[in-house]
Amino acid sequence: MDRPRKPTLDTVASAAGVSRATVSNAYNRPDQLSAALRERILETAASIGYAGPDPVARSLATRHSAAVGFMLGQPLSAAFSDPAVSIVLDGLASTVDGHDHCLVLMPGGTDGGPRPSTVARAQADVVVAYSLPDDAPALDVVRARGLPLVVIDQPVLPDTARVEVDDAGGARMAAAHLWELGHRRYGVLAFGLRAGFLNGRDGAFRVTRDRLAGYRDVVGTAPVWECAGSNRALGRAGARELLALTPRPTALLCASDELAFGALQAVRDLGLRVPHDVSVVGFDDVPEAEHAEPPLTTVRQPLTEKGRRAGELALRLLDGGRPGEPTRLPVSLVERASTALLT
Amino acid sequence: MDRPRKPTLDTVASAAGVSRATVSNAYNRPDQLSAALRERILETAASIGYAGPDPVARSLATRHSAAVGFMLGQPLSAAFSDPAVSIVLDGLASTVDGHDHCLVLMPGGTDGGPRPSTVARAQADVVVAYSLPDDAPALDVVRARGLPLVVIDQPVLPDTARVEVDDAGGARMAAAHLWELGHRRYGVLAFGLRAGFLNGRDGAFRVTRDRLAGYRDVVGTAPVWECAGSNRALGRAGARELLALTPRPTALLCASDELAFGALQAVRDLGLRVPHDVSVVGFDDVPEAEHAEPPLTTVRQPLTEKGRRAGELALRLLDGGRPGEPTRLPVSLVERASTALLT
DNA sequence: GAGTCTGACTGAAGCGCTTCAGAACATCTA
DNA sequence: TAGATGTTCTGAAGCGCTTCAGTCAGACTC
Repeated sequence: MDRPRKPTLDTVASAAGVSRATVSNAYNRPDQLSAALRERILETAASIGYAGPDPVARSLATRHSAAVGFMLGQPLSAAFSDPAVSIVLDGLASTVDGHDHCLVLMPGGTDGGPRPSTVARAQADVVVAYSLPDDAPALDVVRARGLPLVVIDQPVLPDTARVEVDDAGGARMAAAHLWELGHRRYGVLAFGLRAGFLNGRDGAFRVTRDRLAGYRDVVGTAPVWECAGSNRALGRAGARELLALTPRPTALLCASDELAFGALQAVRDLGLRVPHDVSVVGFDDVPEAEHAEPPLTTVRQPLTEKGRRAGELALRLLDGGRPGEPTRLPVSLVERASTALLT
Repeated sequence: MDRPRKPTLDTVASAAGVSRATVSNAYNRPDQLSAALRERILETAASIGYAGPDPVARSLATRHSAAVGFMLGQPLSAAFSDPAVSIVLDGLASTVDGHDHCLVLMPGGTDGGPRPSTVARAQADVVVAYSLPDDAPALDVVRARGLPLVVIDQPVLPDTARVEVDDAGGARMAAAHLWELGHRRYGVLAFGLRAGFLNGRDGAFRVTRDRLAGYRDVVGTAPVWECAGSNRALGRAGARELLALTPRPTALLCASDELAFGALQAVRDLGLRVPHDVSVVGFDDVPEAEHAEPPLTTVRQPLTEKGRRAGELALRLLDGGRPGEPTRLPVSLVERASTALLT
């Protein structure tokens, strides 16, 4: 079934008896030709089944593609299953939405970010990176390609727009809250690339490092379990490790709500109660936090706003704007029922 | 700051003293040149900051772009907030993931599907469409462009791969379950493009039509409220309308779990109890259904599998495969605590 | 009526890459 | 040693489009 070649600008041009440039103008610069001719060209195009200028060829000629790339430090599926990610993406999508731009998601390995080969082939003219490990090769490829870059929750990179929240400050709030409630024995649940106790070792994610630092500022040293990602199952397993320590922590500081949800489950698994036996604090304040059992005390960060700002920055860079100062969004502590006075 | 022009294949070729074709081969067909030369070329490229063949130019020359497009009948943000959508997308992403393909999301207006202009510019060489209205202009554009198409939950289209579930059958199960419990007065909550009672009018979505037909097969005619989308808030508002009818329905058939969650809330709003006063059945069996208050009786459909199959079909079409027979996935009724015998 | 504008359209040079049909040369084969 | 066979590399023709510098005819000015 080798169908006849698809029509191109040339086909239309000769069918309509005009030059190729004129057909191009009919689509892109209506003011460059008479309305009547334009009309005729469009009709001719329709009649021979021409669907308009090919986007790839157009991109090559104009050197931009009206697409915003998105890279994630976790497998792409996290974009849809982890609320903290999907809410950010939601904000990003709604910004990009109004401008005929597509959102190009680059699948990523589990080892921190999309494969370089994927990034090298992705057709986008600005890239938003969310929570990649600091040394993600994907970032190098983006910069090598000379694409403008917006990073969310990541360390400073020259010539790059940035959106972030006060992770350390938020973490301090969480820890201070527990401290005031009388807790002195803590367990910390962080997320990174591999599972295990974090003994002095540093996390791969800037976010994690900052939050840990914030916790430490208040509670001093405490055992830290690093999960190989941020979801309930991993949080549950990690919390078990922490709760198995002697003496058992009376409070769990979790670097994300997803981890905290897992921790709530782990506490229940042991036949203990939250907050009576163990207090749990999360980070993010995803919508579920309010409806958790019990409702989760957590650090709120404006997730939608984060995505939205990133989108705005991306659009600005697309128009040749400069990165400008980093955008820093506020955090706040939301006290709910998962924390209580140490009895 | 007009930086020096970015290096191209040509730049590398002359810097390395070889032909452009050879540089291209160094990247794409290592077997076409000696290892030593290839090595030298790659080094030269690195030294002058060449990041590899430009994806757009490559796509133009090869006429494919290794990208899978995705169109949604709702605003893009629904992809991240509606679990029934995100789970499907998750399945799709994980399939596409292994192949260096990107996922191109096309933002869509609220009026059913991406704008034609967006679709016309999107760079993808196969498109997956999920739950678009039957007459979505976006579909026409895809076909006009001659792109292979995979549809999920949509009516038959010639030359198109299709994934679907037995919506009517599932709806019949849901209705039969309530019927057996003794219910005779029903309210139906459907989703479509606008809000209001559906008097004879047909829904815009095939899925909705089939589910409604399934309900009717069992319960005969019943008042149907169409919500302008599928989320809790709309479900809550719609359920209020249905519960305001006299005589009040004793059972609510909801065309999605999200609507059902809203319905649960609406029942509570009236000071009534589920299932004591009103039974509620959903459709989808998203993970939250199990943890709803009370746990939701619903029709389970394999959402992840749906996305995965769509992904496989897309990849097959990409390789020039034929659409083949539609893939039909099974549904089943999951009985939980939101339905009870009529007292 | 010569000169100047203006609007409508076109020719041709790219955009950066792939790929195919060779060319050039070295290596086997009989 | 002539011919066959490989291997390695190149020239040139596209891929489908945009865009800039013109061309050309007609309208306007003085």
